[in-house]
Amino acid sequence: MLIIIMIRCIRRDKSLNYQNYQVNKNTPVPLYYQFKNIILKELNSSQPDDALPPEEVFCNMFGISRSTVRQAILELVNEGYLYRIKSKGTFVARPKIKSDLIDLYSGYNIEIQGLNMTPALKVINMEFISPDRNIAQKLQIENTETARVLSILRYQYADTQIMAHIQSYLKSPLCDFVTEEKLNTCPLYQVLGQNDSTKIKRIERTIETCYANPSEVKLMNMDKGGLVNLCANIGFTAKNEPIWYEILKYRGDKVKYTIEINLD
Amino acid sequence: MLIIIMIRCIRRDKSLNYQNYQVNKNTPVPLYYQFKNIILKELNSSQPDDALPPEEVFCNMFGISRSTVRQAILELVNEGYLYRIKSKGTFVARPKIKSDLIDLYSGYNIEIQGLNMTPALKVINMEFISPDRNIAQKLQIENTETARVLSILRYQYADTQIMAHIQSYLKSPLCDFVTEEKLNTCPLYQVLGQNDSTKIKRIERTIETCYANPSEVKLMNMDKGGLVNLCANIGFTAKNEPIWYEILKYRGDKVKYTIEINLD
DNA sequence: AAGTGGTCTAGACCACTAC
DNA sequence: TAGTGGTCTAGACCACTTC
Repeated sequence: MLIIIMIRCIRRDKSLNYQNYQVNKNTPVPLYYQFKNIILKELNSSQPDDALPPEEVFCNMFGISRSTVRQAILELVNEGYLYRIKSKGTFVARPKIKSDLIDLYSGYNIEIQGLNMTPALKVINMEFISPDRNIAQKLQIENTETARVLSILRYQYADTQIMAHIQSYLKSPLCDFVTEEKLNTCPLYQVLGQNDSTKIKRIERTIETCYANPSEVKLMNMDKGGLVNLCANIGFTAKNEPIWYEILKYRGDKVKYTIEINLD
Repeated sequence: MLIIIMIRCIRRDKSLNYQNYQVNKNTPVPLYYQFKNIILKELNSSQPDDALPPEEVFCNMFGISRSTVRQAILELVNEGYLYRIKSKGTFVARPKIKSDLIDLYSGYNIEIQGLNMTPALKVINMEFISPDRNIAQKLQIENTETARVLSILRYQYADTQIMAHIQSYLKSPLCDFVTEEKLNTCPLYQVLGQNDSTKIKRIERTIETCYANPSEVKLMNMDKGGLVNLCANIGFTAKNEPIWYEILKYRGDKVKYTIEINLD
């Protein structure tokens, strides 16, 4: 008596789902980019380790070439959405853990304890200054005498309490377009991202722990001898040119933060 | 009287340098990879913002196709060695600042103050345990009752002084091949990198500052009420599966560390 | 008008995996 | 043996920059 049950037939063929989409060859939007977004949408209804259709199937399905398919898929692999095993296939990666308050670019990606507090960032002072030796070294400025940097002091609040003290230095005249008005509407990294030549591509960050000094204790309304986490960021452009140096001091007792590190 | 000096002729044509190299089409080493290494070598004798020869010149020079040239160059752009401007060309980026003691993978990438001390990492204890709720959550373990994790306690020394206290948890049985012997010869990330399925692709890191508790004060021989930096790492594979959870406590008074963050 | 990088096609051969 | 991703070729058209 034949009782083999065709379990494989019950499994949904994932490749069918993609037939609800198509690419438009008459827009300026690149084909690989359209196709990439199609995969991203479909990932929402996928499970980790689900197999994607092989490259050739995608080629036929959308009428695009294998290179175009590969460009989209390889970018998604780089971004952690998919993984590939040679001779086996392309598979869905587990979703990333996302922390709510992470903001890798901004330099003030702190997680404020207690969910009911409203974070706010306020510009306290902005002025052009001559860089001291430390700033000049960090920003790789050679002509210290004539060079100027834009100095920005900001406070990070949670409700009315000051949680952090942020001192930034931006290379001038490259970053002169940064104004207080712009900083009040969007984060510094976004303002810098408005120009290709000032877009931040990489950050080097140093972290140290120290005791707060008396003025910081007073400013942040902390207990005497309170902890301060000192975080120094240097932001680099695509040219690997440092244009942004930032020193962040935040209350060690109330603040922690999360970083995502991608390895190659 | 004609006194225009042809300054442009004095500039060395960089493309000539590349003619000292060639690729070998009869090795199993991919052409794009050979070509990439040729560029990397040539970068040593280049200045930031120097222009590279255009893609087509490379094609003719090495007898390889444009896609192969592009694959090499685009990887170098991703790695921060080059930058490209559309319609203008490919240029040398400024060299990255490299800190000596950075070790992104290892989780104990600390910079020990005072250069004359010898760092050492020692395994104190290794055993299989049942994960508690926190560990299970971090490693996305569902079946808490039957699951096991490999618990590893290590101390980081500078000379004879303990600088950090490192507690790691590895998913079992995937990571059972990690032995004390292997940990004594190379860093944990390298041991995990020996298998494709346990290779770490991404790390999520949380940093907090706190006071040392009495046993830590004693262990690390610190002043009472000493600062401890608490650093929690979760390591993910290409599948985005968390397999490595590590809690690092290090002396806030003696240790700082540096992180490199790449943005997309 | 010439040069450059961005996108895209239609093929090809290979090594490795699974059956 | 068939299927898969990895590598590679030889073209093509485009938008944008520079002259």
